[in-house]
Amino acid sequence: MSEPSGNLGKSYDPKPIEDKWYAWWLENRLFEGNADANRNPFSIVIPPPNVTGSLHMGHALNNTLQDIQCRYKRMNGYDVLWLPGTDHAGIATQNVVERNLASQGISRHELGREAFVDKVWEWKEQYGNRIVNQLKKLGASCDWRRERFTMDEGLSRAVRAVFVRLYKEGLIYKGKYIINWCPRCQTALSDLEVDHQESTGHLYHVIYRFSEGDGGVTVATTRPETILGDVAIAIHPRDEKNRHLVGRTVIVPLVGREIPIIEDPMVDPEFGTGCVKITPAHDPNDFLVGQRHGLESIQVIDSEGRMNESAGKYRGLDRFDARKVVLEDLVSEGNLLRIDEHLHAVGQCYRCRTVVEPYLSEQWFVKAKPLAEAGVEAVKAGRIRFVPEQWTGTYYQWMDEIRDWCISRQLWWGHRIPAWTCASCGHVTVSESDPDRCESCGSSNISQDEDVLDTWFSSALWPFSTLGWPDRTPELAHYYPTSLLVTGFDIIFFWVARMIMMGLHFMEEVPFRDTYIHALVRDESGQKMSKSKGNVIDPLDVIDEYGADALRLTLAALTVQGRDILLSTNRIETFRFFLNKLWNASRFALSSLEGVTVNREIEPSQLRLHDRWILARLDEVIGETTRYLDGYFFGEAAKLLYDFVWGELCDWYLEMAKPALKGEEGALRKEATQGVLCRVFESVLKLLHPFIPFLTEELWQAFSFSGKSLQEERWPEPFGKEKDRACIEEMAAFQQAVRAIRNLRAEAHLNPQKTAPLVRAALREDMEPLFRENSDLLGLLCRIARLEWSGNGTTPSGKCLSAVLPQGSFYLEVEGLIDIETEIGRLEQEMEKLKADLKRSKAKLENSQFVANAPDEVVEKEKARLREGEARILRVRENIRSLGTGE
RNA sequence: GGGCGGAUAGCUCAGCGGAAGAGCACCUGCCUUACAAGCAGGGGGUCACAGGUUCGAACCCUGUUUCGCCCA
Repeated sequence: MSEPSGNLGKSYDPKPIEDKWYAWWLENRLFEGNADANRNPFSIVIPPPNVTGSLHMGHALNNTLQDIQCRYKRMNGYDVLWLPGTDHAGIATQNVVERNLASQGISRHELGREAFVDKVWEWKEQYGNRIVNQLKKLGASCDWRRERFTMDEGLSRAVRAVFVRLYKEGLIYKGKYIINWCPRCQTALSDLEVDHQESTGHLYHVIYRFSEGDGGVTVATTRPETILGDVAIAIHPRDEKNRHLVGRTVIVPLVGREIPIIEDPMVDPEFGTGCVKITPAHDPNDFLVGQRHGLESIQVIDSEGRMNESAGKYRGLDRFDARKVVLEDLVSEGNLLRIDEHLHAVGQCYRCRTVVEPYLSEQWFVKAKPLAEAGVEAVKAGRIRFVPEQWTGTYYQWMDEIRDWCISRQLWWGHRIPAWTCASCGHVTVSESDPDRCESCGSSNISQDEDVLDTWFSSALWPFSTLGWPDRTPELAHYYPTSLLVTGFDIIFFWVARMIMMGLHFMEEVPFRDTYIHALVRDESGQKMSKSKGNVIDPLDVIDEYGADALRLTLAALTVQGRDILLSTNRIETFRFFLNKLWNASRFALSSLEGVTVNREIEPSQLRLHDRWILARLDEVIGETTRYLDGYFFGEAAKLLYDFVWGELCDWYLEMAKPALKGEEGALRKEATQGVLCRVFESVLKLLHPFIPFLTEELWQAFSFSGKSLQEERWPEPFGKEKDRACIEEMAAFQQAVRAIRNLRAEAHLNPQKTAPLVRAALREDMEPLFRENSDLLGLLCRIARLEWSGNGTTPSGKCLSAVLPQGSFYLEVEGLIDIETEIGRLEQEMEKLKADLKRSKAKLENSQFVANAPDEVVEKEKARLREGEARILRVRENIRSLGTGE
């Protein structure tokens, strides 16, 4: 035990605190997980931010919540590993470096693949640490020794191992299919990487004339430029009004090609005329129809979104320009019948917003269905739990309708696909190590696939690849499955579902137990934050201005399960003020402990009501905070602590403890109060530490509660042997009286500093001891010079303001004249309210159904309410009478 | 078209079967030696609407309106 040594400055300033303690924690290696087989593991893998990224509010929230759980678990004795790292973010990073080069007038193609990839690595070395340093600013307690990168050597090995095994199992295949293609990024995208934006377009009605006979069929399309690639017209098999058309042929406008009318169940007979043009090379549904009917695929748009040689005279035109020209030509041919406005969803590249082109090309796919089934099973069996639960449904829905995952990307930055095609025999060799000859014919004339893998492919392995897989490391054995995943709902499909599938397949065990899905951080009007809207609140600016603790506490306090967070600087200020309050309360406590040894031993006989009360409340708060954190109720935990510290500890306890701390109640009382103070602050700092680690560490050290870091201390446990309910109720009665008397003072326009000479109390008999014992504190808190006691039911003579409470009546003597009319008015108003309440209670109790059916304690409560009400009405009536008669 | 979530004080949200709560904003009075980044007091709500269940509904059920989001 040592003396409090801290000299705290006049007001809280986060700046000198935060960097200091973070460096000290690192120095003392407090964040390191040691794969200690003797301790229970608690592990989290960080959702790896893009290596190009900069910390935004989403990251700040995500990592604050993870840090709270990690620090909480460390204090509960777990061997905690929070494993950090970054993601190579294929398209994003390649785009960034390409833009960089472009500003120097260089294109990546001029540079060549190898040199370009070198450039990206250079860029990563130079700037890739930015977000990591920003996480440190936030206070993230990651084990930085173990930081990983999705492209580092070990993870690349894992990627290859997974690819090869899935290929050998037939779960990875290559084929020519329609995929989503970004003409700007020049790569395939998975279905998830396409954003569908509703927009008003046009529906063009075009007539395709019969090759024999008069007339034709009318077809509605949103993409007339694809007419050039049409190979059939389709109707629904049960579409009676169009059935007669089947078997006839029509001529494709502008092209002159003769195509058949076929039937296929894909067609919606209710849409347009019920006749649909089929362009297998440029529409995913049409592609399937084409396959079913053995139709040719005529590609008319190239990889850059321009019309190709099969488009005849339109060749070379951009797809949108081609649309205009095609329409003009349709008009001049007389084949464009009508144009309707049409609301439809247009797919855009999630990276660059370019309209995605359904594009027929050879790509690699993961057969998702078998993997997804196991993933659904694991959640159904409760081996993985989503918090809040509602996300389970979202997960199932997607998994149930999962489609094969296109994993090849036509990029240079990423894991190159480990497949080599033989120029001699065409065999594809898929191998973990680079082969030098074809495994089928032995030819050395083999070349590696040009494509790289979707970044999410490597992210899907993150929970085990980062722990050393495919090697069997102690870390993998100890920390897998990880305990908790914290992430946003926007990547449930991209990442969470895929990690589950891969984890189950390769580790034969779920990758994590609990999945906490947090909200989106929006601006104060509920808008998504975006640079273009200019409504972004930069967490780094916030940290600079208010400190990381204020940011963390704000985000945690606003986190309520299942609801988005609306953030504003105003909100952050609220919590910043709280930190200042805590700072000052600690400063006061420290000044009251000066020169004393920190002593947690408390002599029970020396405790007064408020001491017992604050200890009892603390016990409850410890229990509740623990339950909240165990259930991931971050906001509830933060708000509880906020209210306890400010509303109970500061507003009541510290005020009531002042006389004792000044020595006015004698040496023993002073010592006991100091003991209570120590105990309360010690626990409060511990409880708050996961939320505001910097400030609590600073205060912990100032109190000299121990020589260690607060992070190494044990989480508090309730120390009361049994709950002291009685003192909590007594305190409530006392507080109610204090508030009522203060209210009378305000009513009388008494200056708050001015001491009122006299309050008379006429109390219910059982309440007298409580108020007599604490009359000094009643006087202190209400600023009254003298208290006089009279029997219950007596009304003092003379003009005074009265407060009638269940525990008795209080009369404030007011110097000079009071406004009798106003006071009578106030009392009459109160009387009305009391009467109305009484009526309601009476009605309830007269209802035999209520008395028969309601639980006993509810009925008892109602009876007590009735009794109290009646007594209070009598008192108020008496008070009105005495004012009126001037007795 | 399918699914999920929300509608409670001026604003942001707790509460989810026993008489409506917080923070911010607002009004009044105070520089009270921990804190004016503060203290004390106050006003303000047919808990979206309509039915139902119940002795009792903001809370449970059904429907309606409305605002978000996801999937197709």
